[in-house]
Amino acid sequence: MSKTSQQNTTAEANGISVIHTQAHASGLQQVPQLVPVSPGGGGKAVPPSKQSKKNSSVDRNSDEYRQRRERNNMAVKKSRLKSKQKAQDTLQRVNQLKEENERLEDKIKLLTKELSVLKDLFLEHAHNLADNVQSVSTENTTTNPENTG
Amino acid sequence: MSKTSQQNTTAEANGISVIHTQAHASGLQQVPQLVPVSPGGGGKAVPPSKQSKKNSSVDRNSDEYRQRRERNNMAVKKSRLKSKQKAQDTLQRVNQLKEENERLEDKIKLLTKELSVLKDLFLEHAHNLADNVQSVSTENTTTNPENTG
DNA sequence: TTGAATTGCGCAATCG
DNA sequence: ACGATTGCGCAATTCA
Repeated sequence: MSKTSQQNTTAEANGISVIHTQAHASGLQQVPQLVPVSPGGGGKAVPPSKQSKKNSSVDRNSDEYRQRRERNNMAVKKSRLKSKQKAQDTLQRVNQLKEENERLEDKIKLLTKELSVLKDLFLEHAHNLADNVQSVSTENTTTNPENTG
Repeated sequence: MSKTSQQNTTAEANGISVIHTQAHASGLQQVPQLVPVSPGGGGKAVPPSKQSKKNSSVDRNSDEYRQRRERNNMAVKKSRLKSKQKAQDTLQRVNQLKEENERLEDKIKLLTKELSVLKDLFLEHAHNLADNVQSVSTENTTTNPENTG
């Protein structure tokens, strides 16, 4: 149950902010400065807004950039929280279903037993019934007033 | 797991938020030199543990570093794959349990109906039985409303 | 102590 | 343009 840290990335309320500047030098292609935002050469992927040459990529110093990033970070957090919650719910659902199934199986067991008893009784009395019915149909006296062995 | 992992370090006490300003590969060139891990501008900002005999920097050029990173990246991938798999299995389990649940309910319905039928039969024949028994017992008993004779 | 496994997090691409 | 997802890498921490 990880207890997430209560990082408040609000750029205002807090006073100091330790900036962890890490250069990500991943195994990607080497780009001197600018980064093509729209790969695949979509040709017209850039809206007719701005296409500053020095801004054909993402300006990390831009205020807007930082804002965008922060928003996204929040969205990511939210999404992951949601995802986690869902997973947890699913696990809970499993337990719930397991319990219910157990309950149902018990009920089945009970019903089966009941049925068995009733059937036995039925068979048992079937003899008597047969006898009785036969006697009655022949207008004869019965032969076993009481016999429940 | 589920250990209240908390990175409450010195900074947090004052409400400082640590912002990882990563310069992703997609934007920067490879860092040619040492990059301080936590250059809060001062150098001694947030020591996660304690003790930093070495410089508070990590040599990203080091072969060992890269190897370490790569290994960890693989481990992360593996772990996440596993996690995903597990989640998927859990979902599958839910469906499986739901199916079984339905099956059990059907069975219960069936058994209940069977039981009902049997009980009805029993009641029905109970009258005959009662009649027969009654007739027979009249030879010995005297509990008759209007058959005193 | 070491290495793998987890976990939290940020970035960027992509989706809706 | 914008939030939601998702793949991926980094670093800290936990496990074994």
